Amino acid sequence: MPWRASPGAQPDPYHVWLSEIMLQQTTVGTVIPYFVRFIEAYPRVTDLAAACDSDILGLWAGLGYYRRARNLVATARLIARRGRFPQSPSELMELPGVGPYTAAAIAAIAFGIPVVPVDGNVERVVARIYAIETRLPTARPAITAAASQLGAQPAAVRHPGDFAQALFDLGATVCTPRNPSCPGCPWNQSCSAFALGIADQLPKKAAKRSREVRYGTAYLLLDPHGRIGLRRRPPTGLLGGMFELPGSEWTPATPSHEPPVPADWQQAGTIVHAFTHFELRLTVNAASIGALPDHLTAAPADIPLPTVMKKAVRLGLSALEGAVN
DNA sequence: AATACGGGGGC
DNA sequence: GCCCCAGTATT
Repeated sequence: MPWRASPGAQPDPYHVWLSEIMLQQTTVGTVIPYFVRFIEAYPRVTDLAAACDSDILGLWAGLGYYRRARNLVATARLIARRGRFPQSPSELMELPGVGPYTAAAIAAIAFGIPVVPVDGNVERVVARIYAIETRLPTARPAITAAASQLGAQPAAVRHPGDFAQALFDLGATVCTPRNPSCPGCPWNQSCSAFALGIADQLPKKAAKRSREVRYGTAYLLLDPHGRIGLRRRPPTGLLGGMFELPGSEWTPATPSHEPPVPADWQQAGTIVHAFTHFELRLTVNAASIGALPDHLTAAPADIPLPTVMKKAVRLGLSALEGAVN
């Protein structure tokens, strides 16, 4: 992992912070290329602080949870002004986008402070070691207390960053959500859930509710230079601050709508995209036009976009190509 | 305590 | 198709 310090080397707090923000609810494999591109573009936190919001949003496009990118900019500028990173968990918690987990992770990994960051991996490992059968999220306080108890071992106190990352690695490779590799686990002799034969049933989670369906229509306008017409979403809320195709609201019932301009509109089809709390079925219409209207931003078709809009643009462009042939 | 907030990968 | 992920902020 490109953010992890070599054995014996001093961790870079900027790398640790950036990676931990990116890794919130996001898998290692997804994060790596984004992290590498960010460090290439902005080698130091002062470089990030000096960059413009739009460039940073563009580099973040596709990674999801876009509020993280806005908080990232604000924090980079704060750190650059102060000239140093906060180190204690309580100070770190004051940074936008840094909660209890990330504060503990940065404090332990970047600054060697003996705290245990409790993420999904650690939650699972600890729930199994102590056979905590209470359902989440009710079990969270008990799990946090048990994690701190583990972190109080002398070896963990001597190397808080290594201990935290070892817990992550154990959760990612051995103590997995399904089919955990208990026979080869270095902690199986200390694991109550293994002794009880219930490791794969823990932690218990609350039942999920079903995902609502919403419908919308989007319009792809293509000019003779191969540019498409986009607009900027509001800075907060879903896909906050990102570019999108113009179109209708997204609602549980098919919304009424008008094309942004009169044109020879063709139906390109419908894309389906799953968000966290609803599924979007977006019907895409496409048209070629001599000049894009002033109220839209003319952008190259490969401009960074959130994934749902990439899908829509691809479908719209393919319909226009098909019409030419 | 519940909900909003993306996207990708595993099975 | 469902579950999960190096969670946080808001209500």
